[in-house]
Amino acid sequence: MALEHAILTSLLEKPASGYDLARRFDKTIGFFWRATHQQIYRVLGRMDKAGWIRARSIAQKGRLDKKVYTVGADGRKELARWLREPLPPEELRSDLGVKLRAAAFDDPACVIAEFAQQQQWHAARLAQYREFEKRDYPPGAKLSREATLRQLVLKSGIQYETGWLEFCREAQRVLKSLA
Amino acid sequence: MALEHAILTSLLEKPASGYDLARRFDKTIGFFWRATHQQIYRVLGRMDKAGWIRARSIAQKGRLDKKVYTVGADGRKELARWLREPLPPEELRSDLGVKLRAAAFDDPACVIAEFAQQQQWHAARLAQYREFEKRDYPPGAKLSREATLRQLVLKSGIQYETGWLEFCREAQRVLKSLA
DNA sequence: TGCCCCATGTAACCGGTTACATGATTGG
DNA sequence: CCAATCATGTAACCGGTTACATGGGGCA
Repeated sequence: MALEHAILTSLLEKPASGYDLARRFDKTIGFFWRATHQQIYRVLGRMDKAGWIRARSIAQKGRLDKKVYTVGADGRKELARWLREPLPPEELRSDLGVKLRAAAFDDPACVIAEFAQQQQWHAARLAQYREFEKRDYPPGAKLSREATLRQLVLKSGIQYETGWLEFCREAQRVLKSLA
Repeated sequence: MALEHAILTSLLEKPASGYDLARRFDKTIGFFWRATHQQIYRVLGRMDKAGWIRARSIAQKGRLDKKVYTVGADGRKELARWLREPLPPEELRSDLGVKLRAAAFDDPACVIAEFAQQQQWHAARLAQYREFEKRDYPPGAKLSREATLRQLVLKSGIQYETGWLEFCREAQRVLKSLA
């Protein structure tokens, strides 16, 4: 399971509260690993109990206390262990593939709209990624190790979205030719 | 949830028993949607109770009876409904992305082997897909509607694997440059 | 007054994974 | 004789999703 390790990584990048993490999972990290705040609080509690992370309560005027978590030695050890443990291959799982095969027993045209919608989503996400790339990794700049790796992950996102985009176009072309 | 609909589609392609379906999910359909036999039996039971499918017990000498399922009118209706219902976007979820960001706080070289392994897996799968394409969809042949759509799905698989393959190479290049 | 943001959780449910269980036939 | 294949399931667990719950501060 990678959520633990995604959180550990995020906390290494910068200590944070559950709430902070939830917002991060709606942004940067969330582009390749999603998590709700409920999930995050649960896992934080588990990791705290296991001694992987430590919480410092930070009093705030008016607001509830903020529990800011930091990664401890055991957490780093666990992350190192996980990094060296091989993962199973990342396999495709696609509702759209099922829909295409199902469409053969119905009117194929009825899924065209779906692919148009998906295309829009992926195009929007891709545009966003390209923005990030332009903003954070300008050509010619010398990047830190951390930044280089973050850029690499962003590239995988760009590739993913580009692939989907192309496929959505191809699918619509084929579906229209069948109508 | 698409498992129900994947099974309905598979049963429309050809009526089958739970065991048959499990084998199909290890092959063709399984390349874009995985399911274990336990899952399949559970869902078959549920769909039978809901009246989407009907079972005919087929006696076999020596063996346990085979329950062959066929899609009924309600099943077709459900599939049609689902086909027209828009899906949420297919979002990236990648353990490898987490590993890359985590690697910044460890020795980046320690994940190189992982990407080499993933590359091998994806290369093998891609080769298999290309075999299928050559075997089932020879250039110039006139394809049925069903075959055309199956080919389209296969193409998405090819694109997926190609994308991963490229990314694995790129990742290894970058990781080596950081060492 | 009402809504969004900050900040933290609990609880129920559900799908997917893993382990366990049974029992006959076929082939090396 | 043993292993693989055919054929069907049950049960426990676990991660992810959705709904519910609380409560103050800032702003229109």
